[in-house]
Amino acid sequence: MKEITIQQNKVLDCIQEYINKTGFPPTRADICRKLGFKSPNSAETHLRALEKKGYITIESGASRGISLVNHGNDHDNGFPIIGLVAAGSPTLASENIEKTVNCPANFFGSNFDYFLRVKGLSMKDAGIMEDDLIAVKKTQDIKNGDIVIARIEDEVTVKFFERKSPELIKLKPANKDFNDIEVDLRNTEIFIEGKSIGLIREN
Amino acid sequence: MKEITIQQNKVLDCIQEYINKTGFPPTRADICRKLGFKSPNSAETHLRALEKKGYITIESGASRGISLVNHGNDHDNGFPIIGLVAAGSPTLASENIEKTVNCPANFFGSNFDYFLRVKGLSMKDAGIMEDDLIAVKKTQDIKNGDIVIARIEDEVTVKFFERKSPELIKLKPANKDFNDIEVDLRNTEIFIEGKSIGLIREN
DNA sequence: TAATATACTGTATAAATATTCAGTACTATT
DNA sequence: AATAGTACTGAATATTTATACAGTATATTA
Repeated sequence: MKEITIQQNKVLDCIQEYINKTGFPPTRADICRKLGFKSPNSAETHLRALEKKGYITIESGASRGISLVNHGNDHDNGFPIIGLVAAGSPTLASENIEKTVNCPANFFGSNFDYFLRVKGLSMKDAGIMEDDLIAVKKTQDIKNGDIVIARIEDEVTVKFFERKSPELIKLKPANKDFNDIEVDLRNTEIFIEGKSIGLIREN
Repeated sequence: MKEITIQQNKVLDCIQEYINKTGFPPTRADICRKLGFKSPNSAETHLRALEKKGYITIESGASRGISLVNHGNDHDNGFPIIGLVAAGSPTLASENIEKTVNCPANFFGSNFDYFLRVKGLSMKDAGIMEDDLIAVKKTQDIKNGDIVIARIEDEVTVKFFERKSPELIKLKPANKDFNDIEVDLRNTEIFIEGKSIGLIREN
């Protein structure tokens, strides 16, 4: 994330405060009033700087068209949502964080670490649909039948887990249009990111 | 709380949706565009009605000066979970409340009223499984294709909604093992409790 | 029967607002 | 020495926006 100056930070705080108090963003003039500027252009230039650095977005032409960009901040403020992409690993790097969800840590009975946005329908018969959010608990404590988030050579998938033998793992989809994945640990690397302990769907 | 008309409710939802999407409230013209009104005064009068009834506040003179009034939710202790039983209505009577879930009121983008514990698999192809929790918004503003919670003669079900004609409503399951339910309003009573706007699953 | 609330269209306009242009001044980087 | 970013004032302007006014129509209430 790009550096922000003291003045720019004051403007950012001012916007946040204004929204908290009124329910809608300030105008340039409002910011001037709050921070003591005498020209609306003072606010304008700071806003443009904040936009360029990715802290806000400004809708052109619209009055009060400022909106704060959600930077996946703290764990206290909510849990990060991570997009499930075909290639690449789901990490907690801020680039991959869509936004955050505010909910209690023990929302699903057991603690969890992040949400994963599901792509594809390979688990549809288990009631996991496209764009659902899976609550993922980072753990290696997996039992047969658990729904796991597995990474096989940079490919991340959500599947049922089944250990066939010490060297053989089977990942089973819940959709007859998809095939089982058999992983022989002697010639293929697999990493279990964790398991699903819950699900959220936003209609 | 004062009664609200269907149209006024649409305007309220429209505002909520707009704020969720953009981060700032809509103008009169924005509301007209979303709801198909041709005069800004249509939006204006609805806004004034909503203000009078205490659902929003309007800052005079300010553009986009609409803010949603925090509807003194008694949901401070969380949202109730109501069991979906074959016979009997899902009411907010405390006898029927399993427990409560703590989560933000706008967790699913739009406000909702309670959770419903699903029984049966009649909506399994829509990703709704047994024991899932459906977030229910009490509303009569139903569109074809919405997932509704309907009560037909003391029987409560969750189904897709489809209006075939002014007198004929079809409730469609998402499971080929179940049959469509056709309701002729001339000889059968039906009450729409509300619609599903989200889902939670605890594994 | 009159009054009131709802639910709109259509037009007009004053006020609110974003946004550009022209300056001044300081600082850090190339 | 030149360029770019920061941090402002001050003024001008085109556009956005709220809001009032004039209608039409229906339903509900007193």
